[in-house]
This record gives sequence, C-alpha cells and structure tokens, in this order.
Amino acid sequence: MNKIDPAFSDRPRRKRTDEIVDAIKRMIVEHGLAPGDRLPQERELISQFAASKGTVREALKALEVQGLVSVRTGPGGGAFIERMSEGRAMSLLSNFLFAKNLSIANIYEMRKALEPQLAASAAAHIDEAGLTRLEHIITIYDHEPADAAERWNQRMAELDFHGVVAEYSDNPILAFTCRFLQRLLKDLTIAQDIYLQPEPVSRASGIGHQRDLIAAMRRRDPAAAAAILAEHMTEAENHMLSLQAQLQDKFLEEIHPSRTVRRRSS
Amino acid sequence: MNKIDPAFSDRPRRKRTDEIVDAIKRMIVEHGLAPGDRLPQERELISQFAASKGTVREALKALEVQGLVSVRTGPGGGAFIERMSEGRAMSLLSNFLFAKNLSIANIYEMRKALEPQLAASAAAHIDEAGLTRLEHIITIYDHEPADAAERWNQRMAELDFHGVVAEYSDNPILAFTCRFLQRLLKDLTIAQDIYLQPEPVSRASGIGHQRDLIAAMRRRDPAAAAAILAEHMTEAENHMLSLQAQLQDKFLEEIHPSRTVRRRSS
DNA sequence: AGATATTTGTTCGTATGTATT
DNA sequence: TAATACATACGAACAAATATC
Repeated sequence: MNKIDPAFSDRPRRKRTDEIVDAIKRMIVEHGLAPGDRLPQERELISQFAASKGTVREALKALEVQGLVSVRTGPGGGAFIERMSEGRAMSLLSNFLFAKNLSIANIYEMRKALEPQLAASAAAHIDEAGLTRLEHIITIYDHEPADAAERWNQRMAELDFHGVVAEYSDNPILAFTCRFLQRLLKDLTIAQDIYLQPEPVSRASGIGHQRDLIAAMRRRDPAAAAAILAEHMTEAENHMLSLQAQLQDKFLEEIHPSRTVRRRSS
Repeated sequence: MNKIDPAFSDRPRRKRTDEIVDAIKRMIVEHGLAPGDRLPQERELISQFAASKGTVREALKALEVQGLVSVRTGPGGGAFIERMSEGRAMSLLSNFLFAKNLSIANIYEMRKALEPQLAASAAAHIDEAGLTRLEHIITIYDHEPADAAERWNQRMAELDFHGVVAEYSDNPILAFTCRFLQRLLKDLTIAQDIYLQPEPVSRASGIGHQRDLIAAMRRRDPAAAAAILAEHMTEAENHMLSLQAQLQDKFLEEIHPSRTVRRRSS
C-alpha cells in the first residue's frame, strides 16, 4: 500500500478527524466514486483507519455538511456519495456573506451585469415548454394584488420568473449566480420591507419587459433578450432604491416623531 | 436575514445532532454573538441539551465545517464564533461546481460582464498604496519568462493583479465573485494546460491594458477603467479559447498518432 | 523552564433506533 | 412478525493540548 500522506508532523499536529476526512476525500477521487456509490461501512472505516467510532462519525459528519456524502441507516445503509444541492451551496455562501452587509445597490450592480447575459444564453436554448412556464408565472402578477399577502406572493413570483429563465442557460455558474442573487433579494430584510410597500416595482413596466422577453426568446433573438433585461434591471434598481430612500425617510420620522403614527410589523 | 428554521416533528424524525446544530445557531443569533465570543463549553452544552459528548461534538463539527465556529483546547478554550474565511467559502462553492464541468467560455462570459464593473468600483476607492501594489505585481511579468516555472508564476501573478483590484471595490459580493472566477481559472486543469503553452495571454497587450488601468484609476476615471477591462477581458478570452482549440488539436493528434511525439508531463 | 489545572480530543463498551428481508 | 444489518446515541475513562503560575 502506497500512502500519499501530505500530513507531516511538524505542523501544529493535525487532528485525527481531519486526517480521516482527507483520507476519505482521497479515497473518493482515487476510486472515482460517483453519486450513488457507497463508501465502506462505519465498521470497516473504523478498522481501516484504526480509529474509534466517534472519530469516524465526526469525519463523516464533516463530509455530510460539505454535501459530499449522505448517510442512511438500515441494512445496505452507510455513507453514499452525493452531489451538493444548489440550495445547500447557497446556504453555505449565505453564511459567508452574512457579515458583509450587502446593500440593494450591491446586488443590483451584479444583476445589471449578469441578467442580460443570462437572458441571451437562455434565448438560445429555451423550448416551448419553458416559454409556457414563463407565461404562466406572469399570470400570478398580471393584476392588482387584493391584499398584502398577494402582493408578497407577486413579488416572489417575479423573482421566480428570472429563476426559470436561469434554468435554460447553458452556463452553470452564471445561472447559479443569478439565482443566488434572486435568493438574496428574497432574504434581505431591507428588501422584504420594500416588498411590503404598495408598489415595489412598477408592475406594468415589469410585465411589459417580461412579455417582450418571452417574444424575443420565442424568435431566438439573444441580443434583443439581453437588451430587454438590461433595461428591466435598470428600472427595477431605480425603483428599489427610491423605495428604500422612502423607507429611510419614514424611519427618520420615527426617530424624530412630530406627530407620526408608528406602523411597522415584524 | 433572520431565519427561524421551522423544525417540525412529523418529518422523518430529526436527528439529535441536527437539532443541536439548529439550537446552537438560534443561540448565536438570539444572543447576538459576534466573532470572538465563546459558546458554552462542551460540558455545559452536554447538560443543557441532555445529550452525550459524542452528539454534541458532532454538532460542533458541523458548525465548524460551516465556518461558524472554531474550537480550541486548553484552559479558557471552547467553541468560538468565527467569520467564514473567503478561502473556505470558495472551497465549499467549488465542491458544488465540481460536477458542473465548467468551461473556459463559461467563466469568461462572467468575467467579461463583471470585471469592468469591478474596475469602475475600485477606481473610486483605491489609494496610492494600492496603485503601488499593482505596479509591483506588473514587474513580475513585464519580461519574457526564462523557463516554464517562471511562465507559470507570471500567469498566476496576472490573475493576482485582478485580485488586488477586487480588494478595493466597495461591493463585497462583486469582489468575491470576481476573485472566485480567478481561482477557478487557476484550478481548472484545462486552464492549467493552457498556461503551460508558450504564450498563454498576449503579454504585451495585457500589460498595456493593466498600465492603462492604473493610470485611469489614478485619475479617478471609473468609466475609462471599465472600458479598459472590457477590452482586456475580450482579448484574454479570445486568446484562451484559441489556445484551448490548439490543445484539442494536439490531443486529437495523440489519439490518431501519425508521427506525433508524446509530450505531456504531470 | 517546569508543574499544574483546564478544556478539548479519542477510545471503548453498550444500548437503542431504523430500514430491509 | 421476527431476524438481521446497519447507523445513532450514551457514558465513563483516558490522552493530548494549552494557558497560567
């Protein structure tokens, strides 16, 4: 057995758990294990690494959090190779950006640059089924909302519209990034406050753009699709920023209450 | 981003470890714990959650992998709140994109859209010290490389140049994304093969653009900075793609060896 | 520098939960 | 239903790391 062990003993003394994590990772790449394949069972790993149950379990937990394996109980159970889901990737990335205090402007600076590319890419690959899906989503917000709950759902559906477009891009990292930005907008508390405002995004204009986009995609016109998205993003950003400014004015009024009525629910 | 994970009990029976992970996460946000603050010690967590040592340790391991805490031994030791490092965030994201088979074109499609924005953003904030750093990096590749090793270092330095520019952007997510794309180029094996080619990127043109960029930044001209980067990215992409095509031709020759000499080292 | 106290890291034995047959 | 094969969880003891005196 030839062991490739880059873990020398001069460093702060690596922990047994981390050694096992790396060893299993090497095992995965060396054996070319694919999603669905099973790792050796807990017991075998224990004897193979001469480690205790607890240590091996900690290593498997680390791999599980990284989205590399999932563990099942019962006969035939064990640790199976997984593909990390998009959702988990986004959650992990959110943990990183959590402390960074992103602003609406930060996010839209990226969306303005990327969504047009995404639309162009999708225009080249989307099929009639996809176009139908998009048309159906539009029907969710093609009318005035009856109450706050419907208004909220309409805002989410608008973001989902762009998420569906992303599905038809052939650029995985572009699609992921755009969808992640959409999710950030859903999660940002400041954005959520904005969405509760009477008219978060000029609906008529937004729907117009999205209908134009569908038409451009249907006639396979990537350049037009990109141009439409560029204009839509700029308008959406301006709308969001002006509403954000209005919210801040309201906030200042609350700080210096003249005869203001408090109205803000969590 | 205050997310309270709805932990229902009708689902497949949540594992004790995951319950503790979520409980600790809630503990962190409720107590407003900041990086450097310490969690209760292992012993206290064990009694607080009425769980065993192994279970609590698995939970802490999960939090550690997510970059939320780091654990230290010794007196006064324990689990301390951490900020996830950029490097860890990139590694986790790489795990997700690993299976996606990204191409050079995929990556440059994003770089073309984002690096100009980044340059414009940095132009507004960079200081003389940063400009000096950039000028120093250029000296690493302002001359013909003597051997393959130096050629490699020059290619890495060229990417680092853009990484330093990113440091001076005030848009955290834009900076992160650009630096991540740079790292992907360093890691992609196909890109690495390209970098070993005699002239991976037209050096003269690249350096010209980068000197122009420094000048534009020094006179605080974001629009010019963006324009320069747009041109630079387009040229770099064309160069990479043509070299990639050449490599593929070589590869095909090896598959159908006429009188080809094998020449490829790991 | 060395001894010591404190806290995590690892091991072992055992018992319980869960999915398959 | 019962038997089986696996992960999951518990508890006690011991080892290793590290701050403090």
